[in-house]
Amino acid sequence: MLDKTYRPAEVEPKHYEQWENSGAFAAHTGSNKQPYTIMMPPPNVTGSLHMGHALTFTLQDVLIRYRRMSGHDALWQPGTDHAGIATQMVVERQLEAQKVTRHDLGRDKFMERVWEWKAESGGTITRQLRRLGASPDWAKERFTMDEGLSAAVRKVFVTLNRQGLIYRAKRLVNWDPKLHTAISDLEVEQREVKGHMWHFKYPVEGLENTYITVATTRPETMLGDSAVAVHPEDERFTALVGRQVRLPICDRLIPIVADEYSDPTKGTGAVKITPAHDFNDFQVGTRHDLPLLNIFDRDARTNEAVPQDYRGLDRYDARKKVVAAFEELGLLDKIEPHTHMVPYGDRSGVVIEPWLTDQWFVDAATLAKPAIEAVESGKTRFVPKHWENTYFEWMRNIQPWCISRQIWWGHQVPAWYGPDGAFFVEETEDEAWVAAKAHYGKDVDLVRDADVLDTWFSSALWPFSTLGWPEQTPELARYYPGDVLVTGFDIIFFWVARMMMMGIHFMGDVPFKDIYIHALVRDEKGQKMSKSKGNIIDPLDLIDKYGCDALRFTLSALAAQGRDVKLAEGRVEGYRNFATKLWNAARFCQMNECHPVVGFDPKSVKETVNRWIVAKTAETADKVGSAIENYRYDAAAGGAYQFVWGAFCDWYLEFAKPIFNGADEAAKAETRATAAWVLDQILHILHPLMPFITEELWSQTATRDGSLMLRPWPVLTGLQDAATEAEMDWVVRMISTVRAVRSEMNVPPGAQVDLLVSGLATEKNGWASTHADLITRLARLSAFDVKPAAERIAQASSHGAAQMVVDEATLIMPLGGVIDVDKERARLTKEVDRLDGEIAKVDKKLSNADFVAKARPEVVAEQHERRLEWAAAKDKLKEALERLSGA
RNA sequence: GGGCGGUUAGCUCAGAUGGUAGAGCAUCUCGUUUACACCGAGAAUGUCGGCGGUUCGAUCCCGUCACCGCCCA
Repeated sequence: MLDKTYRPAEVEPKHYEQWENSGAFAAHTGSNKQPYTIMMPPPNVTGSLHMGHALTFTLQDVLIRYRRMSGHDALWQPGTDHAGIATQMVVERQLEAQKVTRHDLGRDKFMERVWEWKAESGGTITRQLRRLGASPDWAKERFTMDEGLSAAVRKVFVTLNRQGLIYRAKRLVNWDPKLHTAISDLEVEQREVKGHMWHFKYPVEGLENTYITVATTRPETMLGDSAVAVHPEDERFTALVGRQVRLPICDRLIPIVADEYSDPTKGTGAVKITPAHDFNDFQVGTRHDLPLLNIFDRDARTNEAVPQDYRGLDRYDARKKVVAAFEELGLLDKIEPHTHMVPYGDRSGVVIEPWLTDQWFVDAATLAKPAIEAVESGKTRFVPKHWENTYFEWMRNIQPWCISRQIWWGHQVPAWYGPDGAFFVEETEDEAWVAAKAHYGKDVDLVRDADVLDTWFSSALWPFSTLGWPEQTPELARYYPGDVLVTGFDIIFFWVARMMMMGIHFMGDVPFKDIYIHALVRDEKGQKMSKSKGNIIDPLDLIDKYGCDALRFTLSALAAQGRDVKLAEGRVEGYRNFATKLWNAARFCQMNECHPVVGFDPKSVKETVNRWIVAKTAETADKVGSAIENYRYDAAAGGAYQFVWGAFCDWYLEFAKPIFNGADEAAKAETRATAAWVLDQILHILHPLMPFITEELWSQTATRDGSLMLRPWPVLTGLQDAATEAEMDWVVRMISTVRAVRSEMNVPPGAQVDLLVSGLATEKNGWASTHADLITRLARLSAFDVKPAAERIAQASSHGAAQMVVDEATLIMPLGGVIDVDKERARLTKEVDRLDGEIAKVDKKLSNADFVAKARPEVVAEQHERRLEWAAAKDKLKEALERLSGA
């Protein structure tokens, strides 16, 4: 016998271990089933499970479990990402506590420390994924710094370099002065900051008392100015173009140039140009062949390129000093408050400095072209579709991708430098030696490039590197391209776009057919969860409290397309209740000896209630399956919930009770078998959403041959039955109507009353006799008389009765002295009024000639039909009122 | 400034080639009839953001405005 409540904590680890140890998660390369592949977005190896992970991995697991059940060889490829900067920062922070820097340790020792740390806490997130019930093929787990994946990185780097798509260049990059590394555009966060606009007067050389005023938000960069630009058509400055200004403090002469970059409507119309410290100015500098004057070191402190007094200053100290000097020189025109966007490093949180350095770049524009076409042509499809706009927008304006990072944890750039700076890009040092020898004609000392690659460079290869590429493995042939990538919108640029580019370039095909983009999980007020707000909900806490299945079901039910997931704990509690409800339904079945019958054929059942639930089951299996296939998780969860609670528990099991208590042994046996069968189907249908409780019930309700997770998804065709549906709908309508009136007329729940049915259509007499027991019990009747004598009706009415209308029939419930006749009259009158309102609405439509002429005929017919029904019901209610007046 | 999404019951959300607006939670009333009080029965609740337009008919389509959220400048 099942316990009274389901206890997830005792059940979950048991089944997970059993699944994992039995190899149930494994894909089978030799299988003749159709493959279905999901590449798991690798979480940071440093990370721990948060609600975003819980959502994305639940959705993926629902898909993979469903596909596994519906006959696919399902591969969910797991793994983790080395997360270069983030991980390095964690370890450096640990070192800091010991007052050691990575430079004290040296590169090799430091790397050892990171690997140690990875070994010790790198498994956290994968352990937590198990608690979520995730079922990836753990045996295939990969790490972006595995030997194999590293080989893929080297191969890609070398290949793209030979193809001219990776190159080394001295460019302005986003320099993080705290982490001492370049970062990509995407790792820069633009924040709105309240700052100032300083207006500086630059004296024009050769003209007494003539100044040109420039406005800037960064006064300190004037130390690196190479020019002043004005708009070519700005007449205020036409006379000055071609002259020079004498840069204050520095005492250098710089030209006044005409360039359209200068916006005459902004500031003073003249803008200072610092090509080495601003991306726009760099462009201007290139156009006018201006010198690049780098004034900062790697800490963003002023270097030896600035006047003696200004050297070695932090950029903000330099700013103060420059402003003070201008003021003293009388060249400070004014200072205005000014709100503008300032770039911050997303990891370090410090202001990013555009800085001129040698870096490696990917020619992203070239790689983006086919990746754009793949989405345009529908080879890869975004779900929901509108996300393709975001993708297109970014891909069509893509900039060269700076891939080198001045850190140690990551894939070291496979480039070696000779003594004269010539470099050799090769997959191995040996090959570099060979190349160098060919170049120099002799052996020379080579030094490997110290930089490592952006983490996203290796994750861009994930869809094929994890399958063994560059080796041509059977896995690669079988599981590439993947079927769907499931991820959040925040990662479209970082990862999705880059996988598309690399996948197409190296595999000749897109990495996945669908890209399902889900929303962010927010708190119940719709706010982003963050540590600082203190509104973080830990998924593991919810699992502890309500069970994993409740959390998974909640996340699925809330994952409506195009909506953020606003998570309130009450929802989880509600779905925990749903799990308990299912548990108790199974318990009821068990108590009533509903055991699965071998060879049970749902098509063969005779009892109407059984035919009905069988049809509903088939409908639900179909609905839930196609909802999952269409990424409609909310519809899948909702459909299952409604069926299990609203149909199976609320009605079917109640219908079964009179049969179990009755004398018809054949009906009893059939109903037991049917109930057991339906419960089994429910377990299948719910399994992708609630793997643990379903597996537990599967194992406890019968002796089973293998686990539920490997069972086939129910394909139930030919079970639909409209006649049965109509019949049971009528039964439900009868019972609900009586219950409602009982409640409204305050008939005590314990009181059993008679029910006289007048005017029942003859074809429903059969229904009435079939379901008499059932209606009697569920409506709590003492008698259910469908052919009452006229005198009986008259007598009942005159002594006081509640009356109601179901379809063509009038239901009379004699209540004798119990009834408040005025109240009943008021109730009936209100009903009549309501029907009058409905009839009036229909009449208005039908009397509109345009409606009758232009609306579709079936719509018009429907209105006529509706009117007839309402009018008939109204007539019956009026008769009831008259009978009541006789009382 | 450009783009995307949202605005439906107190809350969280569904919804239909345009044709009687739904669910869960919360609320209220009643209830221990041998699965379940993490339960059962019943009830109440909406100018479907505003304004225009198209249409016989708009919550749904179009335009516009407002507000909220996000992305990009």
